[in-house]
Amino acid sequence: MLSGTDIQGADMVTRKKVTIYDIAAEIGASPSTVAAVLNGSWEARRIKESTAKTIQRIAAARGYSINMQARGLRKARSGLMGMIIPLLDNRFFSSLAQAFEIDTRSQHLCPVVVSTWRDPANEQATVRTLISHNVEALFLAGAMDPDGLSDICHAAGIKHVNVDLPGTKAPSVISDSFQGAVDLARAIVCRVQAIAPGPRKHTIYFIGGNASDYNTKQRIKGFHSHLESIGWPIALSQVRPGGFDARFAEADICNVYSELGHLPDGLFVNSTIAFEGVVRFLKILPLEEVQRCAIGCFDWDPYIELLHFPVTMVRQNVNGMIAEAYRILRRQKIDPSLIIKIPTQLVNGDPPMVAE
Amino acid sequence: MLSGTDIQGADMVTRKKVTIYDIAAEIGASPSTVAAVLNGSWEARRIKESTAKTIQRIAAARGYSINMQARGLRKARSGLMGMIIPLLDNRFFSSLAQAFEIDTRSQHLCPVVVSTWRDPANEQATVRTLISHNVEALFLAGAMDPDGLSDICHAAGIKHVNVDLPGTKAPSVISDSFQGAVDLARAIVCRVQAIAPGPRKHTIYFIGGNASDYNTKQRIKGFHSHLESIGWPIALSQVRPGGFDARFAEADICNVYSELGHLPDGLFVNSTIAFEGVVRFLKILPLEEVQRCAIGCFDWDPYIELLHFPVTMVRQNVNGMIAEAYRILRRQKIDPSLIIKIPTQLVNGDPPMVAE
DNA sequence: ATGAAAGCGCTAACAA
DNA sequence: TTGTTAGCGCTTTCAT
Repeated sequence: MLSGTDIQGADMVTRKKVTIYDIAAEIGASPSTVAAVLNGSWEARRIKESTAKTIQRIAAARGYSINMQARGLRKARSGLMGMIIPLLDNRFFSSLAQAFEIDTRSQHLCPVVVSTWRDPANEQATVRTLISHNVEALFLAGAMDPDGLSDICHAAGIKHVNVDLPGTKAPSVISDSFQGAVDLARAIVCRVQAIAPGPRKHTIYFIGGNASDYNTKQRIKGFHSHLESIGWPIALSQVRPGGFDARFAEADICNVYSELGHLPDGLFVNSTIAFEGVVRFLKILPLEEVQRCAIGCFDWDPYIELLHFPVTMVRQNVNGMIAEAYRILRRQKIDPSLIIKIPTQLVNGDPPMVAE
Repeated sequence: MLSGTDIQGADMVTRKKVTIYDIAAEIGASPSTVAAVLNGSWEARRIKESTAKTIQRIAAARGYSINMQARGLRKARSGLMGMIIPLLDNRFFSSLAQAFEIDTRSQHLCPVVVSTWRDPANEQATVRTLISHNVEALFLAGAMDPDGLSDICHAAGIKHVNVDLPGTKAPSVISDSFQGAVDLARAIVCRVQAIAPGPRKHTIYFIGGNASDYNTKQRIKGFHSHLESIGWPIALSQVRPGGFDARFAEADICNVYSELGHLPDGLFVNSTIAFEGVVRFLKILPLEEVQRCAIGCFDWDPYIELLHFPVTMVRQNVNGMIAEAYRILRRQKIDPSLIIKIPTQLVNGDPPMVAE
């Protein structure tokens, strides 16, 4: 478990950390007195202020810092809060991690965020590791196999919440993908009509994401739902969740273009990563042509606002998700079937120019 | 230190974790035998294979997981590796964190990455927290006050490296900003000449970053160095490190534009965040005008490649930086004045179109 | 107002 | 081949 190529051992002069015993010996007090002073419980223990002051002074001078392993072992707590997440290096997940970090630190806990590469085996191994470190609770974000992880957590008596992707064995906090997709579809339709009022083919394509992914399914449902509600027909070929990969999305939009002979009236792109592929294709077209297509992206990236054509985006409320997850963890009774959906927000690609 | 709004306590049925004593009692063996089996040292301790097998079976059935706090306390190790970083939610830093995470986990250590918001007080508090948790070593990335942190680490005998921003009291691994800037300046000059060969005003502007920031200084030096070497004059007004904020950069490029009455021949933008502001301004200009300006950005973002004008970027080698930092930590003798510069890489904005 | 001592779960001598 | 024991640094009763 511990490092083989010994980093500690490399340094010959690693001085031992000072403990409450060192300080106790130095001033001729008992360890428990020192402990009480150094952990703030000295008022309650009615320790003389002068004693407290000297102890604090010595501790500061010696660079004392409490040993959380010892404290944690004794108190059966760790001060650590764990989170697993698919990737760190991703706009959405890194902002989720950032939100988790802020909330966690505001509770005087130390956040431990580990990425698991959308790999169920990695997820399980990581969860076990975090449990070994006695994390107080666990956030399972975007897990491929949330229920498998719940089993492990339950066996160890570890509280946990699913985030971003729901499970059935622990409460979940996710974005309201369905409603977000409805909103985005509506925005795209509006723009289609604004660009060319009157009768058109009304072909809006859904591109990107994985058909087996929960969120993608919800987004497709929302997409369908809105188009049906306004009576726009949707052929099967209009929905193409070709995967979470820029290249697939690029190939897909390219195919759509050659099938139609032109761009569709509108484009609903699922995720910034798919959007990257789409833009790579759009770049080779004349700008005027692209500007005549109503484009939306389910996800948000500041650079998308800076493209030379407007894109409506859906931004997820990461702070809201984390706050809600913490709220659930604090509840007395935990309902494993609870699924809380956090509303998303529509972000317009060109706010400075037009007011719709 | 530990959570006030008690998350553990909220759950009434938090079963106690099973320990080696539980397992020992169950099969009538001694705790040390169980311990040996469960931490893999049983072959060395010549424990009967059959005993080992039963213990492993029971442990798995009971969902045993080792208590790292107890082990760490005993072995004076934690299995935790710490990193502080300005932000998690940032293209560069999140990829740095990701690289750190991968290297750390490959050593069977658990990464703990905490962001400190470019705030020296926060940095110090965080470092103290991580030391309390007995991290094996510490990566100080982009710290505002690396030497202050080194003092704290030295007092506690904690090995550490500076990353991205150098210090004087511990070894540092940073990008070669000077050389990267020379390369980028050269690329911009090339493009200026390609766009309009022959005599021009040769005005290239440096925009973004903070004049007191180490990396910005190096990049300005590199910028100057290359332009001087080819005999292009630089006025003071051409270098405008107005801060790490998109709005400042936007204002700066706007000012440059009104002073000149047009865009400069070339633009050296320092950081993607400044670049965001620059693009926001460029968006309001006719595309042809922007395309006649040679633009470079010291930093990398995939979306920049997707803009409708070419941008040459400098990409930092985060994997190389982390690998080198680990190499330093493993050394026997640590030289606090060591500064290792990792080469950066030039990324061209429009590889599919032209080959220069 | 302070001290003594037990114990958290594990590892590492040392015994047997 | 396995058991016994001390102790890592802290908290927490219970004494004084």
